Amino acid sequence: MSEPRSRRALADNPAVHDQVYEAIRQALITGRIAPGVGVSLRSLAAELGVSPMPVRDAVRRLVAERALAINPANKRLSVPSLTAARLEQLSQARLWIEPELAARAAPRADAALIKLLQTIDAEVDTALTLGDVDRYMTANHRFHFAIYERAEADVLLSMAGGLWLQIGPFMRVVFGRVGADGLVADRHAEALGALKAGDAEGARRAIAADLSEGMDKMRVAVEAGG
Amino acid sequence: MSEPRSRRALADNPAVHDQVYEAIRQALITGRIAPGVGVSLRSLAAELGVSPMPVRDAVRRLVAERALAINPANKRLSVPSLTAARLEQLSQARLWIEPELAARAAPRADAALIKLLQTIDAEVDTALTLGDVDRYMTANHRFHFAIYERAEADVLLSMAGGLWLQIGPFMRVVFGRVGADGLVADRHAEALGALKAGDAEGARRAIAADLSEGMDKMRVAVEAGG
DNA sequence: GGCCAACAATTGCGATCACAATGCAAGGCC
DNA sequence: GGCCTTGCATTGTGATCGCAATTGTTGGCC
Repeated sequence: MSEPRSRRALADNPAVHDQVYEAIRQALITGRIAPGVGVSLRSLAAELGVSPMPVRDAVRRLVAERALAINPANKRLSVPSLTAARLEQLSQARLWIEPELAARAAPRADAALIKLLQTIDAEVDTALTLGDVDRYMTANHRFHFAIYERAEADVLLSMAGGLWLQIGPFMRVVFGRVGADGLVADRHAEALGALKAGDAEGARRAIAADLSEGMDKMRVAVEAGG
Repeated sequence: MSEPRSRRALADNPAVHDQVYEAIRQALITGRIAPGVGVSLRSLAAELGVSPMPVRDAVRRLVAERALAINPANKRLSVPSLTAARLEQLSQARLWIEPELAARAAPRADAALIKLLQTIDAEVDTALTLGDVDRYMTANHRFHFAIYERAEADVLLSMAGGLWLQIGPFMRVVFGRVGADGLVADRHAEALGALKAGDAEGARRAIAADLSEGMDKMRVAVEAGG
């Protein structure tokens, strides 16, 4: 990392702190970083092969998005612990924002989006049959946000992104307790049909049902001993 | 700022980047920073008398909260511009989250909170009669969040905080166009009554009405030429 | 006189260093 | 042997420096 790092155009070459952000973000979404454990700037920096500085920047963003928590006394940072109260609030927020995004996306859904979603959904199913947790979570995330991005509502979209970031660690708990089979029943097909028909309310209902079922499973998993 | 910083406990002495964050946050909430104008780290640092470093940290947080925007090409930062689409999304998000927080706070409202709210509301009225815009906005913010904090829902609370940060510049536009008289009709008394009675649904309705009237005014102001 | 190229100033990003505070563990004292 | 204290390693924070890229300006050329 003392490498001089040949300079490159800005657009196609994201800054280091953005790469670090994405790395930690992916680790959180897929639940690779367990809740409660403490992480340090320097350890993260060493692990990613960069200086502590861009890690500081990335961590600031993640703390602002509540994807990481910082102990006010120690100033030491960790992944927020999974409490029932947190999950309940995150569920409620998701259940409002994400169906709304799906409803807004419905009238804008074109053939290209449908085709993309079908591809992603096939990937989701593949990951499920293989029991590949990381792959499932990544594909599921892509499926939902491919829809949401079509809503052309950047404020709500970023809120949804923040919520997924916070819910990621919970999802890993679900898989840890009920196994990959526990999430087989999704409403992706239903959502796809509604989008294809341009049915906003149908898309809203489908996503709401999909979320609701997933969050219910998380709830019982957390109550079982989160 | 080469001052050595006399040793002090951490809790009662916030870090510099937190102070910077609060300073910029206040400037945004009260609308002292106009939308569209560009700011630089070094200029902010010089203005606040600190090094660019804590300003970077504060700006990262604000960008993550979408209170500041960063041009992907220049990487130069500015206050997000006021568009009708943005306002509409912010309105919808606020209209869901804030009444919910008020409803959750209602059963927890005690005499001390009521008294505090009465004091703040008097301050709001004073600011209104004086036509002191900054003072009104600060007091109004304190009124709402004194309620919301009682909901004991930290996830939703932080979401509400982020929304106020984004809506701040819009509020200044309202005052600029309709004058301080335009916001005289608030529903604070109604909300206070509902909280005193522990009436969750009443508090929800009062806050929803308060928000909705304010957002309507902003909408016409923005459409008039934001 | 107007346009373009080269120069200078500014800006964001990343690295490194310094420092105070905390956490941790080994060692001494009762 | 158990508890406290002392010492060292680690951590977050802030400052300063260097670099590359962009911006604003000035000078020269046609």
